[in-house]
Amino acid sequence: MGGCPQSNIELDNKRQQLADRLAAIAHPHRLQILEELGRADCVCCGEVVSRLPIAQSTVSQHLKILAKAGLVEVNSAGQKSLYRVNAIAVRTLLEDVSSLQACCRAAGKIEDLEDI
Amino acid sequence: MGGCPQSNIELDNKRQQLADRLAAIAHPHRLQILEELGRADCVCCGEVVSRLPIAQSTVSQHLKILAKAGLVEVNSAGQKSLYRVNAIAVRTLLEDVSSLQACCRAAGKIEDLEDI
DNA sequence: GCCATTTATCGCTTAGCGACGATAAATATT
DNA sequence: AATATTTATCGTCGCTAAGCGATAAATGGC
Repeated sequence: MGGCPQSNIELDNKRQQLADRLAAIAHPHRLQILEELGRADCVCCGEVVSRLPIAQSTVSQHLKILAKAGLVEVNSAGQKSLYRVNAIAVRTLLEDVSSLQACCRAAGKIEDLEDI
Repeated sequence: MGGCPQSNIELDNKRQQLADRLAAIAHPHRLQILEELGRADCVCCGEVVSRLPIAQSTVSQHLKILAKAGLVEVNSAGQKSLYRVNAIAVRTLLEDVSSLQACCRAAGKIEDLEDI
């Protein structure tokens, strides 16, 4: 899956998408939020707020950013909003990042690292 | 290596560092630059400029950002500066990202993805 | 219906990114 | 020595991110 030959526009779009998802996790507080979400199954906004040193509005925005990137899913349950990690999206992101150096080149450099 | 128990400050620092490295690659042009560098062994700045649709000064800044993050190494050779991917740093980054959901929780969720 | 709780949104300020052109700095070339 | 080439840096502009407090919106409980 995910063969190499694509048009330049498609490649640009893929890079843009990947960059967007990377930007979503390129923030210490959002990384911490992902950790907190990963620790439990479902976490509501307030619980995250109680564990981070930032305001509730800020946490809500971070959660929105993560959700927009697809890395987190929301389910409203009564007053609360329950957030959970989208493990598939996270895995896909990891695969896309790791294929950065795998696609379109002889992947010899990486194997050389085994003996370090 | 890389055991879990750490102080909060250390964890904050680790998250900040990871966020910095992620921010370095969270840009479509920098992703493309990494691809171009990965395609060859050593690439000079001008070669990158000829392959990207942005100005030379901008490329130079992007390369500087990647170098500052440690993902790229520089060697000045005459007038030129030769850039190459730091494969070790890239691999470390991948490991750090993937340990996001592995550390400090029962890693059951991910394995469940096998059958999708 | 009224109040409390929880979350999302709005308005604002501050800081930093991304892009460019112009120019400095370093090295080749003739 | 003078010129060309290559890269790095500077200054500037526009824009978006990140944070906050205040407030709206939605739901639960009394």
